[in-house]
Amino acid sequence: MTDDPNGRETLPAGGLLARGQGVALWRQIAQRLERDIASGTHAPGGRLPTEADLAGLYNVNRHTVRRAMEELEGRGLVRIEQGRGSFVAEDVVDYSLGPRTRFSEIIRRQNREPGGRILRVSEMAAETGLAEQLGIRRGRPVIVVERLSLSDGRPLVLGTHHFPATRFGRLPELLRQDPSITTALTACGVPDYRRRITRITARLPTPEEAELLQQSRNRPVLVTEGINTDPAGEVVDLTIGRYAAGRAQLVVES
Amino acid sequence: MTDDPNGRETLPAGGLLARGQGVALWRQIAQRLERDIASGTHAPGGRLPTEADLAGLYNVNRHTVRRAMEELEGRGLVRIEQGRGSFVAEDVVDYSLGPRTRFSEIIRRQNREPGGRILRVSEMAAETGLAEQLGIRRGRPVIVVERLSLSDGRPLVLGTHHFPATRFGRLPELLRQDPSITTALTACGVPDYRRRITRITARLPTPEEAELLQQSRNRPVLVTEGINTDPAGEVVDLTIGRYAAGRAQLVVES
DNA sequence: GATGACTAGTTGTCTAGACAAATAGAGCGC
DNA sequence: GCGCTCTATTTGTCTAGACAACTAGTCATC
Repeated sequence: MTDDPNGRETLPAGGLLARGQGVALWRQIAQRLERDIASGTHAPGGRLPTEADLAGLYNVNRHTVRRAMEELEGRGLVRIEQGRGSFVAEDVVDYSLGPRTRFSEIIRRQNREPGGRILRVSEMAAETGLAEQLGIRRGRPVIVVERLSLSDGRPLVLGTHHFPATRFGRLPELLRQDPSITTALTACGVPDYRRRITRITARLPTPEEAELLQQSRNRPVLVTEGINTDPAGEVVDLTIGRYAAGRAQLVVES
Repeated sequence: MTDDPNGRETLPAGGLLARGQGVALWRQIAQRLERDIASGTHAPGGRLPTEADLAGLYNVNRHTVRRAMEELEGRGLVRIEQGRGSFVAEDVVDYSLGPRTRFSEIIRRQNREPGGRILRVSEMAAETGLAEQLGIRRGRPVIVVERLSLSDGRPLVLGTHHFPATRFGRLPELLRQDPSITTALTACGVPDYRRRITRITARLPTPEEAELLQQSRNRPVLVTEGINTDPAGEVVDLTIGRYAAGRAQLVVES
C-alpha cells in the first residue's frame, strides 16, 4: 500500500514518554491515544496509524504499542484487524431485556434487519442443575439448540436454548424449515412466553465464541442466563445468550 | 520460596504441543489449563504452577505461557497476582436489578457485610445529554458523587451518581457524615425511589477502575447506566455503575 | 474482462534476554 | 516479640528480531 494521505489519520503530536516514573509506557501510550480519539483527532471509523508508525512516533518497541492497542480494544475504543490495520470503534445496538423478549422484534424496532441461523440441534440427558431449572426430573431428555442471531448481517448474539424434549420433540424438525425459535414454539402450541428471570455477567469470549461472533478475543461478551415460561407458568426453556459487547447493550426496564 | 509439595498443585501431564498446525501455542496451553481446571486437577482457590514451570513443561518461552494465562484470566478462570502466583478463581455475588435496588439490602440478603466509602463529591454544569436525562435545563448545576461499594470488605461496584443540585444541595454535607446514599436521600425528603431503566454493557476497565475495584485489567467490568425516580415520577438521579465481573453477576427479574 | 501469481503492507505469534516491582520468608538486632 | 534488612521467588514491563498469516493492490496471462 502506497503512502496515501487520505487513507490514514494524520499522526498525533508524538513527544517523549515519561520513562522510569512508575507508569508503564504502554499505559501512557494508551492514554494518549484515548485522548486523541476523544478529542476527535481520530474520527470514528477512521484509521489509526500502524503499530510500526506509533512505535517510531513514541520511540518504543512495537510490542509496547501492541500492549496499548490491546488495552484500547478491550475497552471498546478501537477495533484491530489483521492485515488491514486499526480503526476507531463505532456505536452499538440496544437490546431490551423486558419480560417479552423477541430477538427479531427488538432488532426491527431499531431499523435493522434481523437474521440468524441454527448452528446445531442435539439431545442430551438433563443433569441435576438443568433439570431443576427446567422443572423436570434428572436424566430426562433435553433438546439443545444453538443459534447465531444477526443484526444487519452482523453476528450479535450466540444463544444456547434448552427445551424439555417430551413437550418440544418436534422442535428439531421445525427449525430445519425456519430458523426462528418463536415460530417453532408457536407450532408446538406455545404462542406466547415470558422471560421470568435473567442473570447477567461478563467475561472474555472463548476462541469459538470470538470466531462465531466475529469479535476480537479482547472484547468481553455479555453472558445472560434466563428462563422463559408459558402463560400457565410452565417452564419453556433455559436460554444462555452471549452478546458481542462491542455491538450490543442490554436494556432493563422496570 | 522453597520447593514445598503442598504449596502448589502437582504439575499436569506436560506433553508436546502441536506446532505448525495452525493453532497458536498459547491457545493450546490455555485449552489444556482450562481442561485441567475443569477436571479438578487444579482446585478452586488452588495455586497453579508458575509461569516458568509451565514454560518448561510445555517447552515454550515464558511469554507464550503468559499469553495463555492472560486469556484465562479474562475469561474468569484464574486470578493472577504479581509476586505471588496464579490461582484458580472462585465464585460470585448475585446483584439484583429490580425496580427497588438498594446496595446494602442486596448484599445483606446474601449473608455478606455491605460497606463503602465516598471517593469524591463535586459539582458541575449539566451538558445536553445529562440535562435531558435528569429532566433539567442544560447548564443547571449537578452534584456528582463517586462511591466505592464493598461486600465483605472487597470492592464490588464503583458508582457515579448525578443529582440535580437545586433539589439535593445538602447531599455533599450529609454524605460526609454517612456514606450511605439511600440515607442521605431520605434526609433530603426522598424516603423512597425506584429504578426506571437500566442499560448494561461490558468492557475492560480503565486503569483507575481496575485499581479501585482491585481487579485485573484483564477482567471485564459490567457497566450499568440507570435512572431513579421518586414516587411522583420526578427524576432523582442518573447512576453509572461499574461492577467487577469477577465478583458480581447482575440479576433481572420480570 | 477474468484469473492467478506476485508483492508490499499490516497485524499475529514465538523466541530470547534483561531488569523492575511485588511478595514472602529468613535472619538479625534490639 | 517487634521491626528491620536482605534475599529468593514470582509476575510485570520493555527491547530485539524473526517469521507467519492475512489483506489489498499490481501486473502478467489467458
